[in-house]
Amino acid sequence: MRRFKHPNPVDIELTRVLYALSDPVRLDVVRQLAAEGPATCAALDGGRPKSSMSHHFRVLREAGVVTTTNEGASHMNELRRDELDKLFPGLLSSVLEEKKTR
Amino acid sequence: MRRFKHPNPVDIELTRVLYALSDPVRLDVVRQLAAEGPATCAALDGGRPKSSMSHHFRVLREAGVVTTTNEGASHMNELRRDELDKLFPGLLSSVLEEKKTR
DNA sequence: TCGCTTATTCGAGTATTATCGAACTATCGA
DNA sequence: TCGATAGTTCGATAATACTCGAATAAGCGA
Repeated sequence: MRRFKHPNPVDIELTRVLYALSDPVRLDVVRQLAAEGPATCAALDGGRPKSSMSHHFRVLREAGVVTTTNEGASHMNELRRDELDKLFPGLLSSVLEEKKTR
Repeated sequence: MRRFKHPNPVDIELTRVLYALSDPVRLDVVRQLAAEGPATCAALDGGRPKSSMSHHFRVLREAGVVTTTNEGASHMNELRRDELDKLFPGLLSSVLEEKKTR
């Protein structure tokens, strides 16, 4: 049983969260998690190599954006929405609600 | 008279804005601009070398976060608040209003 | 226990970034 | 026109990140 390091809410830094969200691949992942709820890594890879995705999940995890838990052989990823909303009100929703019509 | 490249609103990308804001130095600059209005580079350098600050202003400029205009020998920097608020409602305010009490 | 599936870790290659001194450009005032 | 001042650009260095294949680990079912 693997254990992952997740920062406590007090230790979540805004700049780190912003950095984690500043990558298109990761932003996509976050949006999918927000829209469709928790998901495995495989469900979110968009055809990219597992090792690349694993890297991105780690960045998201260590920034405090998602939590990863074991679900058998799979790992479930979940957006830390409530905690982030409490720490940085409005941030997530503004990032998620970007208009597609540009 | 120097001219700077500033992206048009349509060309401002969220990931790029998030990246620009993900650096502590730049986030500081943005907060000061938000709190105290337009300012010169020198007024915002916090003792750091000019060349370093110039780099950060360029990142902010090219991401579409600030505009730089000539004011004699000085350059005035201004937060593109209205445009950013229109493009990404709530983003700036959530980033600026971080609680200091952690 | 063997094999299949899922995902992480490792290592290498490439690229991007931050930082800072030094040189350069532009503006203003005397 | 000669400084003095304000920033930018250049060049070098060091650090960090992204990408991906290969190896590794962990869980599940037969």
